[in-house]
Amino acid sequence: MADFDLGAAFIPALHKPSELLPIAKHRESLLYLVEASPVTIIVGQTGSGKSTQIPQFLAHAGWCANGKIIGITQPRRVAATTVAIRVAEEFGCEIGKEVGYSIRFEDATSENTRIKFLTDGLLIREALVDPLLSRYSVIMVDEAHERSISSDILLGLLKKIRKKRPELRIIISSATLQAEDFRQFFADPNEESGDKENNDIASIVSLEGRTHPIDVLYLDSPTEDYVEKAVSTVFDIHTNEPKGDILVFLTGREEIEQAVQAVSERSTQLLPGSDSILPLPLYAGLTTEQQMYVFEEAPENFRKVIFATNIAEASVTINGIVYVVDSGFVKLQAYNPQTGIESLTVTPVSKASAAQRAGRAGRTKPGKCFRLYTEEGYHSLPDANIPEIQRSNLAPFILQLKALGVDNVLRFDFLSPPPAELMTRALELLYSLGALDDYAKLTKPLGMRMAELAVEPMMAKTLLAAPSFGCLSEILTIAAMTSLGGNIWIQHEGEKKKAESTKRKFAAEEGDHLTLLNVYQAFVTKGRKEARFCHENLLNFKLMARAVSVRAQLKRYLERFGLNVDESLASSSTSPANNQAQQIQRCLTAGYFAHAARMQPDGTFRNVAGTTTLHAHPSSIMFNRKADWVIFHEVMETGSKTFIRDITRIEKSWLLEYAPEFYKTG
DNA sequence: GAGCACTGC
Repeated sequence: MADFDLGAAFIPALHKPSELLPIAKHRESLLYLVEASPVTIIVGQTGSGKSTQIPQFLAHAGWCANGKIIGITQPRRVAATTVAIRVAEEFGCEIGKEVGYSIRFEDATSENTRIKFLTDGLLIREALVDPLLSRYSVIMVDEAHERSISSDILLGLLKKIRKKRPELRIIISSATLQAEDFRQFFADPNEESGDKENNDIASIVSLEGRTHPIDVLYLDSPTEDYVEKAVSTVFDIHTNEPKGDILVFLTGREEIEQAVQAVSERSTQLLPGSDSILPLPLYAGLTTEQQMYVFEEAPENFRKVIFATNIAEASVTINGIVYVVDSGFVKLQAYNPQTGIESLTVTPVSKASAAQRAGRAGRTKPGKCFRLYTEEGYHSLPDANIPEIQRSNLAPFILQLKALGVDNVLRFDFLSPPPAELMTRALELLYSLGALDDYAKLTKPLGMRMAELAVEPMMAKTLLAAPSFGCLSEILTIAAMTSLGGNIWIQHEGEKKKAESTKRKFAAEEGDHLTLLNVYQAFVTKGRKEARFCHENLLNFKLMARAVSVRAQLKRYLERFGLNVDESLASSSTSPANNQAQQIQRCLTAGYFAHAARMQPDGTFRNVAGTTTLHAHPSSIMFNRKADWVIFHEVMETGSKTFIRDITRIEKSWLLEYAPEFYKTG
């Protein structure tokens, strides 16, 4: 590398990844291993073909005899569908025939389906109906190294199921060298007394990938400002390195917009006649249309530079990347069991993440990865991230385990046991909602139904309480809208005023929940569920369409429980009468009493215990309005402030009315 | 005055 004008320069890594080979030659040995050992752990890089080839090997080797199915779980919906479509092509069938997939809202399987791709969360759901997963002869848990809560819980369940179904074959696929942890988990010598047979339960096999070599370079001294360093590194690559697009990993929207702007401004200083730079942002908050630009080829004489969050680490693959710039940081979610507050903080990446990021450079030809930290810094990184199950609110998962018949969740065999406080907090919340009884047993029908509903426990409770408040149809809509996990409003540069006035059209005096109800009602009536309505009202069409699906699914559940959903009121009016609004507010209190707060004279909120200062999130209707007592959907700490989102006014007396146990004094 | 990424028959 030539001159570096900002102090720190890059030096080559001491170790280089080795050259890699394809999977086909391992076919026989793989089949032998699966036949011989109940659990097979496959270590293979991206491009090794494990997800697409292994299911086909197994199908051709007779693992689908007697109507049995090979199931392959993926942590993400897109992966489940795209891999299934690829395998169907190679297998020579239409998707949904012998090869199919199943994800929430979309079932592309049939009686003939023998190879089935599905999300790991969905397979856990299947266990509610078929506890031994008896339709499957083989279950392959793909991307297990990502350690999502669902795949961790699934592995615990599979370990249990295996004891009752010794013929079941389990394959765990992992891209990094965490294989030994998985092997030990299944071998567990304490489990079955004495016999040394346990060592033969799980075998490890390593596959070579078909990725190209990647040169890894480190800074010779640490940088104070990785955003600035990322920008200068981009220009350095641009002026010194051959053609090829650049992928830069930063932590969030703010940094990304800052970097994109800095590149645009500085690229005017490039020598006349030389190639220019096309900077593009990529993060989950962008609409699908805005995200599509990163997949398009750059115009002639332009080098494409993508500034991305972690979305580009595993979820999104962009072709043509030759250079990766890794800031070394990521925003990670954590959960404080003492306060029940989630936080989102910038954290150093793990070695596993750093390897995954670097690997994004070598997909089409040999590449280079510029790490914005020293080689010493790299060695001080943790091997892997803390598993999600050890830093999340566990209430929804405890509920699921209970429904699956795991009564003693404290003794459930977790791959990584969550801290005791997380378990206690979850159990306490479920008890206060009435999902668990005094003996921590799932209540019937309330707790069982809450477990079956695909929304978080507090909203599940709200839904099941709604018939007694006469507002089930409205709460259904509110449940769907609040569980979307994203902002329904689209942000446009310099259109703040327009955005505010558009939002005001739907605003409800009572707060955000009724505002969301108004938005949905307008979308399905006046807007006829069309994209045009969303465009005119600065709404995210993808999310609104999703709300329609979620609502329909929740409605089907409730009808199965024998609860009648009367839609007559909902469709006749976009602004419910006062009395109806109050019923909705009361009903929300019955589910969200644990999320209550009171506004202080200075406009901030305090929780009931008086221990935490909360701020209305700027996206809330209550951001600059006066209120007294409120309940909120969500609380999250970012930077130095703790924000509450989706806020609705309530009366203090309702808290005592609907949660006397929780709020009893002395 | 602002949130990483996923997900549930």
